[in-house]
Amino acid sequence: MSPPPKAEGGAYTVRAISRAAQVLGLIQHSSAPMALNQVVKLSELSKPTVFRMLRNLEDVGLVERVPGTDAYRLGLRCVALGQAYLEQADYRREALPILESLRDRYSETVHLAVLDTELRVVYVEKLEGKHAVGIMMSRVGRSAPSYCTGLGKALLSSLDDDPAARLAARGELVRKTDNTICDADQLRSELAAIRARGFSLDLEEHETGVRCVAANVQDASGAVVAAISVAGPVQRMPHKLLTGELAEATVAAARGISRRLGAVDHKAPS
Amino acid sequence: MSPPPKAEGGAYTVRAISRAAQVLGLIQHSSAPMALNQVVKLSELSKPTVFRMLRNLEDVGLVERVPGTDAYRLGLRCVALGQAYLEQADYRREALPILESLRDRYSETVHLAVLDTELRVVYVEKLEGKHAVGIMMSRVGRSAPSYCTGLGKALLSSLDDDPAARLAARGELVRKTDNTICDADQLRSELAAIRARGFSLDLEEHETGVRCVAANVQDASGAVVAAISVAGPVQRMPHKLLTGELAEATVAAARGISRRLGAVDHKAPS
DNA sequence: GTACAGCGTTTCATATAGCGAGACGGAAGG
DNA sequence: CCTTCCGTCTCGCTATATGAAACGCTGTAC
Repeated sequence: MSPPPKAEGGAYTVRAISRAAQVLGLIQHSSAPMALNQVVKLSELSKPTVFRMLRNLEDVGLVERVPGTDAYRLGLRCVALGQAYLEQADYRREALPILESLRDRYSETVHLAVLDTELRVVYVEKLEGKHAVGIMMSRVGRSAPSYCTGLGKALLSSLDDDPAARLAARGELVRKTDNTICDADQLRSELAAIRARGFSLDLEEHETGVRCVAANVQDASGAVVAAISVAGPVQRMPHKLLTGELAEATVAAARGISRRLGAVDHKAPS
Repeated sequence: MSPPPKAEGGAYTVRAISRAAQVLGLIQHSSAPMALNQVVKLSELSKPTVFRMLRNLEDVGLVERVPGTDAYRLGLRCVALGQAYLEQADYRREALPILESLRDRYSETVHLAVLDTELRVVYVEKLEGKHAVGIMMSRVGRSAPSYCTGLGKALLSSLDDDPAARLAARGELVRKTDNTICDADQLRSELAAIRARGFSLDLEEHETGVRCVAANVQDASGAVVAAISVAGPVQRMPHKLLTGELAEATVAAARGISRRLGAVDHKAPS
């Protein structure tokens, strides 16, 4: 009879899991460890509930209490899970050698990324330009907006539904630089252009001074599973190079990875 | 009347969370994506339960279905969580510059690691030496046994309860190389020696051909929160260097990190 | 072509597991 | 000293997650 409990999100619901995930998110996005009460307030759950939940999450290693205090932060298990994901990702495994040779050829930073459910770009691999800094999750795992990055626009261009509209509706087309595309129609035609030419450009649309080329990677079923990019400072990235040799190399690399994943080379759309 | 539901693990229990974590673990440790039924069998839960759980985990991004199939694997959110942990870890942030200079000085591989609840070493940072040697299989997020690694023994030596006994009781003192310490008593005295001299050695006890020195990092409260190590191939790691200059440099670096974390320099034990 | 086996999905009645109001004790602060 | 704020614990209720069983689908065997 009382307030119809808001039918939350997905079709199948195991309340405890949704709630736990919500709390995990709170802790994940907090810059400092959180006390019980903070979590309680932000989550709008009852104190005993959160208490039990955090203790359980602690038991399974997803959170830990910073010793001495009652503050909670993410647990070690998160790192293990992240690493496990990266090791299991077939597209990443197949991409690595090709990305390396791409990086070595141009000495610029190379990225591998996918799209998450929120239409954000998540970096899955990053090979730094100059020095072989290592294959750690240095910036890997971070996300960036899709509409203003080369990787993001490439990935968006592979979607069937109208992602420009969705982003616009959510008010996410925020200006980042002078060149950012902040208009849904403009973005839509940009995506069409990308589909037509087979690669995507970022002309200082996200960060001033940074340009990049990106291209999509497909799996055996022809679905786009990831994108790769080569990025560098604008001085070393003249239009001619970017849209010429570099674009070709990037597209070729992407195609090479796709082939490794079992994609047939045909360019045939569905 | 039926089986007295085994009072699982921790004191506080939110069954759904424990179960979800268990299932996550299954998927995490599986080399290939798992079908529903596989998870059902391995988890000994009922089919509908696992079904709903996986769908929920999918909703929150911890798990994803590989497109086209009904197979589940870890989700992108795992990477984000792992990265968030690494960014939040103060000890890692403070350690990085010092680790870098250590790596640059000796051109050997440098590690930062912590102990998990199972008494295993989890690598949190790894800076490759000059020649990215393929021999060492360490990786950020990966874990290794503690009793036969430099980092592990250093961390174990900081524990109050008798970790040697616990490991022995669990039958984990497995021989890895000719030099592995597989005996509880021997391990116990090794740990005592480490405590006495302030650093730990790994003389090809984990991987043949690899030696290392490690030292502990303390926080403001004096508790050991992590350990660092310098590792390299046996040819470049003669005893004299290892126990001399390199040990000193490692201890100094560890102490430097501790100081950054607010530790007072006193060597005073509690 | 029909029967079968295995899978993911759905239903539904049930008991139980998770819930939250509130009480408790200890610590910090005025 | 009294007050406040926090983490922890109790307990009775009911909404919740649960699993047996049924369903429909797909691929395989016969």
